[in-house]
Amino acid sequence: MQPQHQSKTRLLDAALLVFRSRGYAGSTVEDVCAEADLTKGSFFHHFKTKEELAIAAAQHFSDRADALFTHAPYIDLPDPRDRLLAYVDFRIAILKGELRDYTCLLGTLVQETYQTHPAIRAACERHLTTHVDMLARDIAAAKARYAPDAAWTPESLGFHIQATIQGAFILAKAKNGAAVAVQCLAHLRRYLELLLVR
Amino acid sequence: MQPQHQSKTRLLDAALLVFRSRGYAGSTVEDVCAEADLTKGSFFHHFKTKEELAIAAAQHFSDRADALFTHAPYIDLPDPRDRLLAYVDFRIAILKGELRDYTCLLGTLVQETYQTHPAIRAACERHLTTHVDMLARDIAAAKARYAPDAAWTPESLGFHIQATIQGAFILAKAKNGAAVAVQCLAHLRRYLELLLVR
DNA sequence: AGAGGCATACCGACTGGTTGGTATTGTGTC
DNA sequence: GACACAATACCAACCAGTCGGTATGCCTCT
Repeated sequence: MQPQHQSKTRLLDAALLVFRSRGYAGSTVEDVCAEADLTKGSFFHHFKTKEELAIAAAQHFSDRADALFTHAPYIDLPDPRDRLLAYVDFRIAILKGELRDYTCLLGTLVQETYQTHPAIRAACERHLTTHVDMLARDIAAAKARYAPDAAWTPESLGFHIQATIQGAFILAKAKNGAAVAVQCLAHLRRYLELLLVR
Repeated sequence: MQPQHQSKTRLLDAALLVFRSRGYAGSTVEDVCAEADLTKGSFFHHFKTKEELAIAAAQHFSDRADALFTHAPYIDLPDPRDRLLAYVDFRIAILKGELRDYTCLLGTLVQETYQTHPAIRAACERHLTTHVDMLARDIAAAKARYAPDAAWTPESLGFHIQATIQGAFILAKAKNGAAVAVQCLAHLRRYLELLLVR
């Protein structure tokens, strides 16, 4: 990536927070500008439309997540099963602070725009699938070792993990706290342990 | 509940569809009126504000869901474990037609309004929790019979089930089809089978 | 070095369409 | 005629996007 201007990055970071707090339609361009300490003039210099911002923000979020998970401490574990369980532990561990700091932009965006903004939907689908593909590699390796004959596919389990995480965020929003999400991911971890028996 | 006017019910039914298609902020009052074949004059006769509509729609949705699940065929099954598995099967079976016909209004609403509309958030939390409580009764009975010493609580498993369903809806929206949701719920069913061993 | 020219970045007032909500006026029913 | 319901017209606020303008840096030609 060529070094993009600091202001553009500030706008994207602001968009992550604002969209995750108020949703897409509920956020105004000026909300994002205020969060980034810039003006609308500057905003429309960098982005043609609000929709373009959302698509760029999805990419930005995905890049950040990639960096986070590919540099997480557990990637060095030799056993793919251990890596998978550590991934869930890691996802539990980062459920700290405000909801807008740890919830998923992609889930938030796609939920409310899947029907009205096909381009945003497609971007979210792409990034979510990329993340699941990453998971599915470890899952496939773990399955080969611990449950080679099981009926389920690695990809389907990857999506299941992703679904549980997304749903945990919704419940956390409903209950205004991460506790319920922690419980859900604990169940998810238990499922993985039961599927991949040592 | 006293017999409410037909037009009010039409508006509520319309709100279910419109909010699930376009979200809360993305829907206009006139969208709902058009779907219900009424005008704004009539709308504001029945509801003071758009927010009040959303809260009433959450109640309406919850009532419908209650009716659906308390009259589902499987409630007669004697074994609570069977009832629980049949519940998941039933949830899989109703993933037909358009997304706006089977996704959950509560998850959609709370996702984008938890920060900006506390009253809507609270309504969604209440109805979601009620549904989980209903599940938790069967879970508790099944746990007592098949896994009395397990570490998890019935309530936490109820929320986990709910989370997986909500997340499956998000993925279905991202992929524009129910297939991925079916796979997710199949994993959920497998987890329940593994937890409650006959 | 310095003048001139040009592109990028940024600002903030403005516009035109939209939208939640109101006021007013029917209309059917008891 | 009182009341509930519904339709139309309307208003004020809001918001995405525009536009004219300024500041700053960079390149080129002398």
